[in-house]
Amino acid sequence: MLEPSPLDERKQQILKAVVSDYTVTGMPVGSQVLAAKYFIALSSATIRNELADLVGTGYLQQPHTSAGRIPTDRGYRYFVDFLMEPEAASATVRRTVRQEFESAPRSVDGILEKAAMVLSQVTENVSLVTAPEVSESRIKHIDLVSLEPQSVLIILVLEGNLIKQQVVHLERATTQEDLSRMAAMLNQKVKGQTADELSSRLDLLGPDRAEQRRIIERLIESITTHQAQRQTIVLHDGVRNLLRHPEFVEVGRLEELMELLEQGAQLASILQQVEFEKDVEIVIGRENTSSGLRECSLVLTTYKMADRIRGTIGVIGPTRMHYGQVVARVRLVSHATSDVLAHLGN
Amino acid sequence: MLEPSPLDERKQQILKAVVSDYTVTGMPVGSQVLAAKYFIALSSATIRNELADLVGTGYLQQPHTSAGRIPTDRGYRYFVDFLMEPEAASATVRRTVRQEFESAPRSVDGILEKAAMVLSQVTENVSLVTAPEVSESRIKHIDLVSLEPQSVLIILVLEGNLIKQQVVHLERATTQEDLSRMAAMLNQKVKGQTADELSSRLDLLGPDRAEQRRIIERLIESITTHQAQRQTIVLHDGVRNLLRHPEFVEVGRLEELMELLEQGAQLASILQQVEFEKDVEIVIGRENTSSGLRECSLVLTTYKMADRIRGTIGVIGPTRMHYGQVVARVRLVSHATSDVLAHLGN
DNA sequence: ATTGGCAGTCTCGATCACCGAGTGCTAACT
DNA sequence: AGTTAGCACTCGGTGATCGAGACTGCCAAT
Repeated sequence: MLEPSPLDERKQQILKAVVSDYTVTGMPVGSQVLAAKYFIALSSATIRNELADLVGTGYLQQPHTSAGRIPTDRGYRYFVDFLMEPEAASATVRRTVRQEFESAPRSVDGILEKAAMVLSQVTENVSLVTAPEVSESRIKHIDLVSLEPQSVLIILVLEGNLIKQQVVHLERATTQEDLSRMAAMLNQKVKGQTADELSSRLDLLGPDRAEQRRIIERLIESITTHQAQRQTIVLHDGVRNLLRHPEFVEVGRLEELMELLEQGAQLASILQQVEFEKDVEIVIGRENTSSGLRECSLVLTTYKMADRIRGTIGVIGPTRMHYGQVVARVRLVSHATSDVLAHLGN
Repeated sequence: MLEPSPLDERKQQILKAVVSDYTVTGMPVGSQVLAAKYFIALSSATIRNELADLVGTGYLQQPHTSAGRIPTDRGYRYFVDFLMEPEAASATVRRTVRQEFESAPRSVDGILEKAAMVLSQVTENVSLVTAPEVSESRIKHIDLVSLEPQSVLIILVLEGNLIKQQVVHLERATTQEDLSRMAAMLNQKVKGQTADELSSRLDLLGPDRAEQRRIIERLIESITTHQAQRQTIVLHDGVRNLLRHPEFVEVGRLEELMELLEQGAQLASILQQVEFEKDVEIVIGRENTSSGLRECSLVLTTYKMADRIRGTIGVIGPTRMHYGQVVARVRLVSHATSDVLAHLGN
């Protein structure tokens, strides 16, 4: 493979034509179809020469000697970086998305589930949605419920009606009355702070009753560590769509992918690396670190819940996907999700 | 197909041998292997005669003329009803289950997720777990959080640390202080009741302040209707296991199944029909009402959370499964789940 | 630089023959 | 009557062969 020499105009057009045609038909593209459908002014022989060059520079490949050309990962990369034309989501799709979100439950979880559902539907791929990063989310309300004498259920209501719960065991028995008092106090002190800020504000609590203070320290410590080590949950939907793609007729490919989807941890770390500033991020084929994604592409972006609180949303599909359309629809659903979340109450 | 004439002892043994061998090898079973492996005293010709009878009565079928026999749905049914021998879960499996549950989070959702995970793992099939029916669950704690002036978040803590949340919109603005007072009152009055009982106890609230009472009515109404229409959530895990079974090499079969799993509603109605009294319920192939399950079997049972509160747990796999083993393991995980839930605090 | 022509390569599908597994049937045997 | 050996027959699976078709790469002409 030679160095990534810059492509002249005609090579770019040919690469673009190959990618476009291949994503639609799924068949390797030959010089004759290219000449007939896209380059009537040129002969197939000329195109053959150009194709040979594109193979030499690593943008295209041939499945076998007497077949047409298909894009390599590098070809797709060049396509999405330089050749892909912006596409707007169709009115039909926009209507679908709007209608689906209208029927969504008024809770963060419900909305995210709906987002995963509708995104997989309109892109015909597997959708991925991470819950928003809560460590930076402001606390609206704390509630303490006594389960057993030494066992307390902590309920945190965060921005956007996000509810986090956890059980903590205390060294000594505490009544519901005590807990309610502590909750009331905590609510006054910590309201509007992020979980991260909690620990640093501990001293603001005042040194009144040492015992109570120790319990509160214990609770806050539990909250912060819990938030920190909490693994990101990745919702997904639409595996059924993937089964319709011809690249998955052999189930071997699917097996690795399903493992990735069902265990989630590895996916979570990938999705967390999506940068908030970027618009839409595309990872193609072997650019993925996971071997299960060797022949898949990711199209990812972020949605916004409150000012600094974001999550990742996107799709995973075969490298041979209609990138322009998928990008447009991922963006559409991301914006719609942000909108709905914004109106959820703060 | 003739009527289901009762099978004599030898026919039963042959049917049993066919099912056993077929579930292991996946290959149609011929008269010669049967004679060699299971019936050394008999000649293959004799077995051929018996096999022909079993085909005639509908317990076996031949994929084609010169192939061995495989069980029909009826054959499997007879097997699980009369021939299947009780199998105990191996020590290894029991240890796996125990260890997995030890690392489970101390919340109902977490435990159920873990149950789904471990069940799919030990049965190598897709696991199904429904959340427990909450309509009969007792309320331990009610919390009201003001989101916006006219918007209230209701948090219900039910038996077993089960947390239900919902947003209600009120006709007039209400402060957090008012809500806290109402919550305190509600907690005194409704503690220990089921959501169903709530509406009938409304009159116990006393006629003190009409306005406040109206709000409370509104809240309770919202709680009860919400609980009633809430669709059962069905967790599943282990689709990756299914891909390893040879019956799913052609993805067409899988597609219908995935649709069923991902939409959930139809599955929920199936799972809700599992009777609590029964031990383990098995539904084989076309006995299923869903066309997507034509070639699958369900092995289902219930787990217990509190006295009357139960959920369904089980697996879905190809009709050709090792029923004895799967039944044992479903039962094992069900009991383990019940145990862990019982120790969760009440 | 482009093009027409042409020989060469490779896949895919159809056809065919063959092997082997397994059956059903009949006649003999206990 | 039930059981068995023997045998002819059926049928799916495998592998080989062959031709058609699709493209290519290369070369010589434009």
